[in-house]
Amino acid sequence: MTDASGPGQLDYAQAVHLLAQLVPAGAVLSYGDVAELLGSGGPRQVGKAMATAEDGTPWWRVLRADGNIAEPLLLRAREHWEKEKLARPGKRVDIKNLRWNPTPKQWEAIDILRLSLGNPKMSELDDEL
DNA sequence: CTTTTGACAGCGT
DNA sequence: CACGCTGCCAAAA
Repeated sequence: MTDASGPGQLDYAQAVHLLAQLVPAGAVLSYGDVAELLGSGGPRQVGKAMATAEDGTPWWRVLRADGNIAEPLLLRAREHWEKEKLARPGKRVDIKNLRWNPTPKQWEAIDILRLSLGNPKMSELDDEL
């Protein structure tokens, strides 16, 4: 694919996957956080996107705001959580303390993602005016 | 066009 | 701390 240096028009789902891949081991984000970082959509949209994540995407680092995750995934997620010291066996993730805190450098990357996503369409703005 | 459905969030009980 | 209800957003039926 001709992805490359230039922010082509990025699909929402792709943006979500890419952002998820930026999250370092030992840190987590909630679905709502992802939506906010991307500046578009909502938690449910993110969830939908994550459902189509391919291998290589650390889906266990994106969870619900309460520090848990949808039941079908819980078992597998817990193994990763233990391995990354995100939660003690059988417990949920303390998202309050383990929430990803991006460095300025990482914020840059996030910004790029947001920009390549929301190709400024004035239509909405127009609507409000 | 209305209704249903999701890997959700927040608040009240 | 566990449950249940309501609110949200976009896509699919």
